Amino acid sequence: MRTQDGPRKAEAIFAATLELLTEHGYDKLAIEAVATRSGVNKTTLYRWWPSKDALLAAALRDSGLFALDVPDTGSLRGDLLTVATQIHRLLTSEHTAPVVTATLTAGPRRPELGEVSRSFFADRMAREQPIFERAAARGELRAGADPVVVMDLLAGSIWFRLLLRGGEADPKFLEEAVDTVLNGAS
Amino acid sequence: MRTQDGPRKAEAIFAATLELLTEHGYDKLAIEAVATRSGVNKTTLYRWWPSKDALLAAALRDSGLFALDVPDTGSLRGDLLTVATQIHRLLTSEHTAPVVTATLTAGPRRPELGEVSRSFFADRMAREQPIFERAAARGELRAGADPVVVMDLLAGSIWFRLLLRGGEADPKFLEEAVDTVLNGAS
Amino acid sequence: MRTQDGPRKAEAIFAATLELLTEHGYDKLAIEAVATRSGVNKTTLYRWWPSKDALLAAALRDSGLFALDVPDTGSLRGDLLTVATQIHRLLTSEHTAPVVTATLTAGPRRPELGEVSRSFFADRMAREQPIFERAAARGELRAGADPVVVMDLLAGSIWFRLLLRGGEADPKFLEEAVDTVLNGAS
Amino acid sequence: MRTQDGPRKAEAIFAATLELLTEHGYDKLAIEAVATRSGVNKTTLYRWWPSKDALLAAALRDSGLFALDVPDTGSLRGDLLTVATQIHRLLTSEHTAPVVTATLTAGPRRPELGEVSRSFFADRMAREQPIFERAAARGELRAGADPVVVMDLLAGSIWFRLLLRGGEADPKFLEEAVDTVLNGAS
DNA sequence: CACTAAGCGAGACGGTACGTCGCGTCTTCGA
DNA sequence: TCGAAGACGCGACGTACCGTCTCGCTTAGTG
Repeated sequence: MRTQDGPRKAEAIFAATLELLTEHGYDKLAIEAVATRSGVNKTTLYRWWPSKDALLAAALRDSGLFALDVPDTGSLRGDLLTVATQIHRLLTSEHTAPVVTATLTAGPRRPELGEVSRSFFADRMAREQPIFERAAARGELRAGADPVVVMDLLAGSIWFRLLLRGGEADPKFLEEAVDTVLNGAS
Repeated sequence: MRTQDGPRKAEAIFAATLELLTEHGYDKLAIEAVATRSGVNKTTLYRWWPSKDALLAAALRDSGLFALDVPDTGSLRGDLLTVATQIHRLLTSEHTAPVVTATLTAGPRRPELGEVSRSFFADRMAREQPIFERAAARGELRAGADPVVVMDLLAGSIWFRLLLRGGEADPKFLEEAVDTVLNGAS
Repeated sequence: MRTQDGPRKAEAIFAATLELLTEHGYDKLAIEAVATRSGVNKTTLYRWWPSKDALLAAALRDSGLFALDVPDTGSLRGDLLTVATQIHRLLTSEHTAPVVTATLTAGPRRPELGEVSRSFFADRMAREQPIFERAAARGELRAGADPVVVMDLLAGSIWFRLLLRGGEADPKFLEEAVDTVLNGAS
Repeated sequence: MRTQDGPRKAEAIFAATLELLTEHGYDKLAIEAVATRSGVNKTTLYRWWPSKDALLAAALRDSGLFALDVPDTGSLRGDLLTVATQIHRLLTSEHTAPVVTATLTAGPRRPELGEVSRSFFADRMAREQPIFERAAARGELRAGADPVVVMDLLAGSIWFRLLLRGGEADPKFLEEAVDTVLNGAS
């Protein structure tokens, strides 16, 4: 007989997982509650995922929350501004923020989530390469400028400001960050 | 009798708190364990701190872990490199990393820790102002460049790279980040 | 502070334990159910008794179910008949039978219950000694007859017939058993 | 196609059942474990036996564990001593004791096992009749003495002493029990 | 010798109870 | 008068078996 690749109600489970994460935050995300809400028995969850994190990682991978539009506005500045805005939205929209922040700040103590995070950013970086290739072709980028460093600076500053400094990241900030990076990398 | 401003064994409690945080991570930091290790009754902890986070915040404030040397190397580049290196060390040294990352990424779900984080970075920024004042005086900084943005970019890129991207931040990276920011801000 | 010698609601717990044992039998006696019925939390039960058997043993010791009237009818035959009838009642009355049989046949696999059983029968034997002393004084007992053997034969035959052979033990049987033993031991 | 009278691997299943009963005792005898050990799927077990007890009863009937040699030593005393010794061995040999005691003390809560027990003892009694017929012919038995009562006394005393009183049943005890019964019944 | 139905293996599932951990509260006593 | 000590209710943990279901593959015994 064919082995399934997941429980029958996987969709309901993932949905319940992300809803509960959004509502109550990471450490009040209880497997029992996921089971109840998704109409599945607790044992089924443990049959498929060894831990809360593994379940959450699966739910995230399945969710499409991390989908990404890579812009092509015709200028590096335009592209970076767009990306910066996307990041900002991801971190502040009430739909995505709780999930995203809870997940991605999970850090080295949670291998499964760390892996989600890493692969998300690796994928993202790969898909953003064209931005920099086009910029290089247009002469908007200093030779030797490392696109990864550029993205680290840009994305990092937004994360940092929002989550660590506890501040806001208004459009003016985004613009100034982009311009500073751009200026330094061109 | 005089009302104390904390339990008699506050030091032992703080020490136990930070040790356990370091050893087992934030969410296995159990109040019961703190009580046991510090030789205090659980009741006492609840008397003084309403929650794990409040206790942890107090322990952190007391710890001096977030002490900061503000450099003065004579050049903005030197100062920023020093600061970048300090940040890097804080995030990677086995003594500080667990505490720092666990605490500061706590985010909006944990008001007490968020407050610790915010006040830490606000204080830090205040103490770093002189770097930028001296730099401005030396003409190393473009007029209108916002020191906070500069620090967001620099610090953010290191956090981002280490914690989210799951990568390393070798000296070469630090240098390139500093140079890009510097270049963009001068 | 003084340490208690049992949980506050010990009485309710013991009552619930024996009721549930009576209703559902030994292996459907669930600790969770005892907790629910006695209005106590499951953890409280585990705090005081390490296992179902330990709890049950405590409930039994507390219950007085094993109380024993030692008869003195003036003749050995009368005394033995009375004892036989008591045993029979213990094993067939709807109030005592479930508890008694479930408990006492527990055997060597359940140390706690075995201990209850052993101490019950040891105590019983001790209290029955006078029957035999009086009988000896009256010359109703052959010299060298071992009272324990007499009781083993008498009690054992009743247990055996009721529980193992699955039969009944009507008054006639009791009489015949008593007479045979008596005859053999005089 | 012919309907089978049991699963193809019935032997392996019975063996596994009795082994596990011996090793872990009645209530840790898990159907899942039987299935695993006998290399059969759990479904198959449920297909053939509605319950653990039914399976165990079948295994016991199949096992020949309850085989019985009816002695003929030439005297009632000799025959009864032999039977007593057999019973004692059945209850104490490490091969038979766990199975026998677990099964036969099961009591009224377990109809299937009770039935095994009842039919075992009925069969046994039937096969022991000749002992008493020969004894009667030899004049060793008082007229009106009920062989069943004799066996209840004898067998019961051994069971009682070993399982309930938690004592031993040394040869001297067996002899005294036999003699008392014999004396009382002749 | 192929057909065909009973028998079986495999896997997933809902469900009950287990025994444990840590939480946060309360009461009572002792220093 | 503070705080230590202990008991407690509570929620969730992760696990073990239970008994059931569905779905194809095996495997005989017959036609």
